[in-house]
Amino acid sequence: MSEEVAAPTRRRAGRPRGMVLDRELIARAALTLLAERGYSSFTMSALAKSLGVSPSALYNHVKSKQELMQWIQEIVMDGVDSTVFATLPLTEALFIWARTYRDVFAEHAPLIPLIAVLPVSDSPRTLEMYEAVAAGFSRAGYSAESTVPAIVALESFIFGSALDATAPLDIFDPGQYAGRLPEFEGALAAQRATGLNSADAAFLTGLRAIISGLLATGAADFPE
Amino acid sequence: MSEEVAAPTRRRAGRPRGMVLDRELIARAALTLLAERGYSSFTMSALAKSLGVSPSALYNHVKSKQELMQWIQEIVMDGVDSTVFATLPLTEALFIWARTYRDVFAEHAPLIPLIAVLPVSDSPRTLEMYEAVAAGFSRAGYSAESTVPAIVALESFIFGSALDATAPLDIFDPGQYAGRLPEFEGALAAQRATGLNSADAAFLTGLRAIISGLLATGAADFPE
DNA sequence: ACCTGAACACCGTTCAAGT
DNA sequence: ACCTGAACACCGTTCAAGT
Repeated sequence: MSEEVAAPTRRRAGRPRGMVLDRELIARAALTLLAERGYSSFTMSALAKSLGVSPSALYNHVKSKQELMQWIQEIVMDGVDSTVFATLPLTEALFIWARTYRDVFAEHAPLIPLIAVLPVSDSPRTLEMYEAVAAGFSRAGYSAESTVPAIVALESFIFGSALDATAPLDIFDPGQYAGRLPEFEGALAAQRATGLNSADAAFLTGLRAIISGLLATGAADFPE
Repeated sequence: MSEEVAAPTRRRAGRPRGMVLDRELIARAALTLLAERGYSSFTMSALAKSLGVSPSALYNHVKSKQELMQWIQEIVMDGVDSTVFATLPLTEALFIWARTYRDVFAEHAPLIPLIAVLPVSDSPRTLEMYEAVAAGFSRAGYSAESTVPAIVALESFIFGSALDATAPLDIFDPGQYAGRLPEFEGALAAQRATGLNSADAAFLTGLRAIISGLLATGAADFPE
């Protein structure tokens, strides 16, 4: 419930004595605000208010809202565990990496269309992650020319699954069309009977499938 | 180059003699405008202008821009080929279906975050598609309780891949970090040497992997 | 019922004025 | 250099007035 962070008395125009804002402070306030109120109400104005500052002040530190979103993406990326490739067999490492990746971006779904198109050179942490994943594939003897396609395919699945994780639980309710879709409704009932969350079941099923499919076709051998 | 569709003379306020707009006309104009100018300049104002009408006139026919986007989604969905499940073996049908699905939404990437969250009962064509795909799985003897997770997993991969297909070609250029990422840059060079488009290679690699992985684990038997 | 035109409540962003 | 406050150029949407 942090409406304002500081500034009990109103600041006059003109350069303040000490620096009021910096990149670290802005990014931190943005993440707090996002956690509390979500992306739909995340505006430059709301962010400025939470910092006790006028909206235009932000533009002394960040070029645009788009750039601010890139700062956030970079921080969020830190939640993805890519240390596992150094210690675990490739299959297990991919599972853990993919799960953290999907979970982290399910909380930040609006960043996904951005990332998918953002040059990786704008995001050092993304590059570090790629290096770790590529090393994992390499160590498992995976074909070098298939490594990038495999990583991109996994990421596509992860981003799509993160979007799917934000869907309402009753998204598949056929509503007024109930009774007219025998095959689909049968499958739906069978899935529901398992008691598993649909999005989670889909993610785990798909992740197992894509990982085993990738490793079955592209790996030279599996010393692990 | 169709700035205005009709209305050579300016219309006065008040109800016109014949109906000027309807759902069909609005949706068609929206698609034309999107094809010509893309989503970034797709505003209610621009759409109204292309119809020779004032922006507020649109609200007599559509509740919100969001609803209009749903009309468009419904039309775009028509480009997905789900007839193949009635005639081809499941594996081949899934390949064709997935490719048309991804291609169609690569052209309409901004719809993806919308669809991922839209109740299927709002989209009859999506439901018909699910029925066709579910029938394909069923006919191949696929486990009923695994069918919905399999479809959702495939869709997640398809949506992610459609987003990826909109990325710039040089998205993986390490820029100033060149030389510091030996494994990743090696993999990148190997992939580049194949001469294949990176997004397409990833999609085909991933699609093969996920389909074979799904059918290997969930199918009772394969009569095909 | 269905149009126009003015108005509303926002956005992100720019910029002169102030220290 | 770095703030405020006013202003700009948009958004989507509402609504009274008109036929």
